[in-house]
Amino acid sequence: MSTAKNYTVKCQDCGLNAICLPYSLSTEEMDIVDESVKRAKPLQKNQTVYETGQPFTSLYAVRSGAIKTSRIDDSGDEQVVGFYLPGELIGLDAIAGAEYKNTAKALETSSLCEIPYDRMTELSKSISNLQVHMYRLLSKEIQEDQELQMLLGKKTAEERIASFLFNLTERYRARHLSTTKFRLPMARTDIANYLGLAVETTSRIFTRLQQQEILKVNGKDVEVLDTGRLCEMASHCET
Amino acid sequence: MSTAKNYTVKCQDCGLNAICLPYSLSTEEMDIVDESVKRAKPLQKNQTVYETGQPFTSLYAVRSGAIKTSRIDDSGDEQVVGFYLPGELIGLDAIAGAEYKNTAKALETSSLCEIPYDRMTELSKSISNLQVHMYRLLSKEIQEDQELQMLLGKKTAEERIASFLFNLTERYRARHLSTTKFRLPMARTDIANYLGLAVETTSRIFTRLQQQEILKVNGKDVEVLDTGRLCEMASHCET
DNA sequence: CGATTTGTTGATCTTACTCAATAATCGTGG
DNA sequence: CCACGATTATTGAGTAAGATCAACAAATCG
Repeated sequence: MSTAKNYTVKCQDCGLNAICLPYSLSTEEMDIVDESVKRAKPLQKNQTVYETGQPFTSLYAVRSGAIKTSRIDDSGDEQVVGFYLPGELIGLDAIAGAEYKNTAKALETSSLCEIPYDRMTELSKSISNLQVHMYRLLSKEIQEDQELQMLLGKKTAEERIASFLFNLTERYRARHLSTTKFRLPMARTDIANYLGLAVETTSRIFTRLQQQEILKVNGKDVEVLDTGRLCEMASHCET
Repeated sequence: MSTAKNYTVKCQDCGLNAICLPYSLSTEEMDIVDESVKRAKPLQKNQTVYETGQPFTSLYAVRSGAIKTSRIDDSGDEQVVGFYLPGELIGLDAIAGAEYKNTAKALETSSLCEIPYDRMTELSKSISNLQVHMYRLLSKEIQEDQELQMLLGKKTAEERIASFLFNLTERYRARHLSTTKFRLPMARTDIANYLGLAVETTSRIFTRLQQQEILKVNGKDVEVLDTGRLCEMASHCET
């Protein structure tokens, strides 16, 4: 009713997994959460959402575009720790401390919902579903990190790329987007970095997958020709 | 006052980081939590706390001993995802689903506090500090997983072992235990698996670190002779 | 105390990295 | 819109780090 409402963003817009995971919140509860979600802020490619060392204030739900999070270690090189698509929440790793540990950067023009953390904890005191929901989101992030640990610890370069692509198709599926034709929002360098590979290796494997007629690659445009074999190659189909 | 009290375990016993992280809970609040924590259950070496696929019911705080958590993938091989010492909480990754995704196994005779998850969420509705505390614990786990991602993605075998050992010394320090002389609770196989290395490589690096007079190794007994160089070798001193 | 698992060491092989050169794409300004 | 330089991607050749295979030693356990 207040004009404030005009400046808030419907939680539903944030997509599937972020604030409004199915089952967790009622419509009324969602409305209350919505009121606390700040207006989406549009970001240009390469702009940062937050940077390592900045004081932690908010979580962010990706509404459109794509975000990468990465750490810079003492020796100065980057480790990409995650890619986030619409409906996913970033900043969860910062809750434990007073500062963001990662840097979050837009891979393309993106818009986000800002969720002030103190408001979020305040709300979750009264909306117990929100609390349970937050636990789930945090836990899910842990699960996904452990999947990645498995990938980095055990899998070959080929399996890593296959897993990565297969995981993407699954996430696109959840968003009712094409699982066979899509555009990678990130550079080869980022993919390589994320998967613990050299760029050259990543590139070679893309061409190999193309020769095997599993993929059709044209720069960042990818077409999956044989999802079955891609999944096999990833060596385990879940995720 | 009730005899039930006799069967509960003082939360404080669970150590530093688990349920009673400093700052978070008042003494009275801790007492309430204590009442919900089930009697510690002692486990022999190789006994499991929970296994992949079992219905998720409880979190567990390690009181004594050491626990390893691991995943088995489709191809049947294991990936160790974590080692847990007294004061640390396991099962956080299972919250998002109905089943435990990992298997948790005792590396030596260990005792645990069982914390029923439904009781925990119940309590955290009334004790808002507990809620905030849980968010922190979950977030911390994410942070640690990301550290490991960095290690697996970028570091050499030597750096991995050094990081692993240095991280252990820090955890022992937090427990007011010796940071220079300790016994590794886990087998070489587990270390190798956790760090994404072959056992042979792990073994070779232990002997190399010994030749460089950074360590003194005798089976599972380790003495750190030069913490400075170990830390340098780990390439970044935090964690 | 022997049997079985766990750890160490050596020799060889393989995967993926590094270095280098070329090609394609992107972004910017004329 | 095209031309320019600057990133970003691909491909090839040589190398190195760590895996694998194999044999042996040490610790653990019944």
